[in-house]
Order: sequence, then C-alpha cells, then structure tokens
Amino acid sequence: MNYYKIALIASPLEPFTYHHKEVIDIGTKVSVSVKSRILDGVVVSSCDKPTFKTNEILDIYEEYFSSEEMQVAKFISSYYICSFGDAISIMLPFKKNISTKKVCDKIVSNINLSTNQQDALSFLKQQKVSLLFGDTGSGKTEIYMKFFQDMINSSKRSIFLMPEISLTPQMDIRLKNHFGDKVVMWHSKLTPKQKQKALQSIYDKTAYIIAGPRSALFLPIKDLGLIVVDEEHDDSYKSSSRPRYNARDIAIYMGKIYDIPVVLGSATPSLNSYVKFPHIRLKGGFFSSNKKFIYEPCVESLSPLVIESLKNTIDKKQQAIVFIPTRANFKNLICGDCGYDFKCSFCSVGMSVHEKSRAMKCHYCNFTQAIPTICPKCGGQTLSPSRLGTAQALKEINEKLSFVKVEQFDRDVITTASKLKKALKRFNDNEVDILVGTQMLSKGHDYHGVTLAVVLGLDNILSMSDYRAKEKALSLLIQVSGRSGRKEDATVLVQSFNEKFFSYYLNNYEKFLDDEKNYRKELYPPYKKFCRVLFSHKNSTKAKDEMQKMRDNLLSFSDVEVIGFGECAIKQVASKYRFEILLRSDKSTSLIKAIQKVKVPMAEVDMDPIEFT
DNA sequence: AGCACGCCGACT
DNA sequence: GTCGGCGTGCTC
Repeated sequence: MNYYKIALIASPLEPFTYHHKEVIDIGTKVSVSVKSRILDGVVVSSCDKPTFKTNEILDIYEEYFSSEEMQVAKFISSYYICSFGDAISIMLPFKKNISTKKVCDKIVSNINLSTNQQDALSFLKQQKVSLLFGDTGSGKTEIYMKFFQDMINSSKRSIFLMPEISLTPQMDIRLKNHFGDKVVMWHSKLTPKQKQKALQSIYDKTAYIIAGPRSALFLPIKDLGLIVVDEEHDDSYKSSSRPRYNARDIAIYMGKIYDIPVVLGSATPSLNSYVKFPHIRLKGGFFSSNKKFIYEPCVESLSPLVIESLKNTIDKKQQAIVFIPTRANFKNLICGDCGYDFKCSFCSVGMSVHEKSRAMKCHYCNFTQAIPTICPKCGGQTLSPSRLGTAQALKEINEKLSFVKVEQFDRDVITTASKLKKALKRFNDNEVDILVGTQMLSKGHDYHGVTLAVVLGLDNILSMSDYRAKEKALSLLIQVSGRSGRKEDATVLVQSFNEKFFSYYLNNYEKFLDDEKNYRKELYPPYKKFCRVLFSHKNSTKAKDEMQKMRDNLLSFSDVEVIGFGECAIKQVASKYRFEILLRSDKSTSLIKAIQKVKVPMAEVDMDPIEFT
C-alpha cells in the first residue's frame, strides 16, 4: 500500500494522509473523503504508513499540477504564510493526454521599433528582471509585442499581465490584429463557455500570448518563455483575500523558477521595483504635446473655474475627463444639527449616498437602506452630504452645462466588458463630451480628443496615513494627465492645496523616486519589510485577546519590531470586529520565522501590505 | 423535557 | 473552511 500526504484544495488545513494501492505522482489531483464529504486535493508527498487509520484515495484525476506550479505554491505558502491547499487553489492544473494541435508557429514581423525602442528591447533581453520605465505614449506596448513575437519565433509562450480594469478593448484589438488567435485574453468576466475555449487553446498550445490580470499567471501554460507585468505599480496586483499574494512579486519568483526574463513596465514605477531592478528609461513620446497645469487650492468641488474650463473645452468641440476618487453622489451623510454621522449598521464606515437607486449603500458589505430625511438622533432635517462622488459630479455638470453630453465612468456603471467597450466607443466617436470617473479613467485607455483633464480629490489620497500616500497621489496625477493631450495641447486642472509638491515632481518622476528613497530609508519598504497581521471576529473581546496574545509572543523576537497594534482603522466590517498588529524587520525571513512560531488560527497574515484600513 | 442556536474543536 | 457535538436557555 502507498501512503500520501494530500493537501485539500482551498482548505486552510495542513495536508492529511491517505492511501492507495497504485503509485501516484506528486502533483496529481485526487479526490478524498473528509468528514463524510468528498473534496479535491493534490498529492504533495509520499510518506510512511502512519500510526492512525487512513482512508483510501477515492479518485485519481487526469489532471496534475506541474513541478513548477508545486514549487510556486510552496513558495506562496511559506512567504505569505498560508496552507499549501490555499496556495494551490489559485492555480489551474494541467491535463494529461491532450493532443497538441499543429499550427504554423512563425509569423512575419511587421513591428518597426524606433532606435530607442530597439535599444530598450535589447536591454530588457539582457536582464533577468528589468524595469521598462517609459512615459505614457513612449511605445512600451510595441516593445512588449516585439518581445512576444521573438518568443513565438522560438516557440515560447508569454504571459502578459495587466491590471483588471486595463483589459481594454484597444489592447485587445491591438494584440489580436497582430497576433490573431495566438492571443488569449483571460479575465474574470469571461462566460463559462469563453473560459473553456480560452483554456482549450492553452492546453492544445495554440495560444502564445496569454493576457490578463493576476489570475493569468496561474494557467497551465507549457513552454513559458517570458512574463511581462504592465503597469507594475498598480495596486490591483496585490490580492486582498487569502492568500494575499502580489502577482508582480510572484511573476519575479516564477522568472527564477522557469529561468525566463521578467519585464516590469510603467510610466510611474513603484519605488520598490525602481530600487530593486535595473531599469531603462524611455522619455517623452509620440503623443507628446504641451500640457499646462493649473492648480486650484480648494476641497474637491465643481467650482466655477472647473465649470468654466469644461464649458470652454466643449465650446471648442473638444473633450474632457473629470477624475474623482469617490463613487456615488456623496461618500458621507451628516446631520447638520447634531453632527450625527450615518454609518453602516455592520461596518464602521459611512453610508454612501446613491441617488439613482434612491439608497444609501455601504461600500464594504453592500448593506443598503433608504435615504433618510430626518436625523434618527435629534430629528433634525438638515442632512448635509459630504465628499463629492462621480454620480453627483455628473448630475451637477448636467445642471450647469445642459448642452453637453456627460457620462459616468466607474464600476457602478461600467459593469461588463461590453459596457466598457461601448462607453469608450461613444467617447471616441464624439457622441460624449465629458467622462466623469474614478481610477478606471486612468488605466491606459486611449482618449484621443481630450484636451482637458480635471483632477479632484487628490488631497484625500495624499493625506492618507499610508507610507505610500505620496507615491499613490503623484502617480495617479501623472497617469490621469497622461490620458489627455494625445494629439493637441491640453490643460490639466488640479484641485489641491499641495501645488508645490505636485508641480515640483510632475515632470520628473525619477526625481521623486530618488527623494522618496531618502524618506523611506531606515523606516519603510523596500528598505524594511512590513507585515500586517489581522484578527477578525464577531466577538470583539475575542479578536482583541488573540491579537494581544500574539503580540506578547512576538515581543521575544529581537529581529522583529512591533510598530503598531490595536483596532484597525476600520474597526468593524460585516459585523466582525477587526484588530491588527503591524510588524517591521530588516528581512522577510525574520518575519516569516517569527510569525510561523506564534501564529494563532484567527490570524490572517498580510505580507508586504499595501492597505492599512 | 424538547428544541433552537451558537460556540468550539476536529477534520487523515 | 465546514461539520457536528454539546451546552445554554427558551418554550410548551
């Protein structure tokens, strides 16, 4: 009889032992019974007959996780401190006995790179991990495409990672025009049928370029030759649920495992990547035109200056985008008489006012209630909303400039890929004059007629208690302003009390990164490693006790510093009370060792955290 | 006594 | 994570 340790897929438990009369390879997907339920698992190792009685492995699938996938899962489970079953759950297995279709590999190159682009490409090819630090419009995509092309010509597959919301129709068209059905777009909004089709082309090896958000990293791709991480600074590469991995960092690890190059690309690279990897700078660009920045020192609002600027732009038959980092009409509702703040009943956050659905919604747990007319505390009738959102801006622009066509561009409205496509088409066909949107506006979309970008609410980002606040605010402004002036000269109107900061670094992100190095040294990543440990429970005392117990045990590790502990900034989400410990160390291995020794079951580990709410 | 609910520990 | 065992407390 053969005995095996089986990790249960998506289970937080450590592997269990089962037996089977046949010899089974490591990595094979199997099914086993656990507490009278049948679950899927993966063979992680063979072992001796244990002292306890074991169950039989019920079924051996024709699916397996490759040795590389197993190695990556092992890395994820140790670095992000989760079970192997949780780590492997983000990957899709390979299938046995798939007949690979014979297709003509080679395609004729018609990508013509400029000398600068060629130099950049040969630089990228010389490095294991490299950073392509290229301004908006400097032609990063062509460089990637040429690299993909070269991979195809040596029969290698490439992964092209991008943030979820920059799966743009434009990128899709651009890749498909050149590479045809050698490109596969993979994302969460695919229908089951589309998913099946995409997977099939990966299995039978007709797919050469697999493009998608972080989940595209874990598809069963054979003959992998290159990974490109576009917009590498983007926070959406970090998963916000267990395992809390960062796809950019896993891509780099995979580069080592597969011994293939990894290219990180951005117009505003993270300080992390800028410090760690060799970079090549591509300045200016094909679209470069003069941009005038105007600062209005005020709290975000559709001020007379904003309205006037919008009007002038539309009068000239040009287009504008308005960026606001907030959805809904307003983020908060407060009683003008007693100061009562309308909070979610289940979370310690304000209820957002959504006038269109005549409701207040919690953006954390989706709790919805009617918009009140009187204060439940004092009966007062002067309820004053605050923090302007996209829906309200849309409404006010419509009221003040009745002749213009405005559309909202955020995830309340753009819910599907086809809605995104249609909205962009209407805008680029000049059926729409102004787009009002959130971060979604800044993601690589090509708006060719925009000559005015209005940027509101940046100070809210800049003033967040987050060591990356400056990096976030500045890169956002650069990304949004990069959406304007692709053909003609443009104006960027920024509402901020921090003109000095923004104008100083706006045209020199490198200078910002170099100055930021000094600010981060000795204190913050990438020079120090951070880890946040979360405790969440319906019973507040219980969560707090667990947190304190773990904190006490952590104090004995001299190479790990407890730099904060207590209630989370948002102390309650979905009826669960939240506590945290924030840890710092010179080395991630010190953090991992310490946490593994004293971890309690309730603790959720967030290595290299980027969210501090 | 009988049952509903919620807490807590086990799961190979 | 999810299931089931068991204790608490409410109801008939």
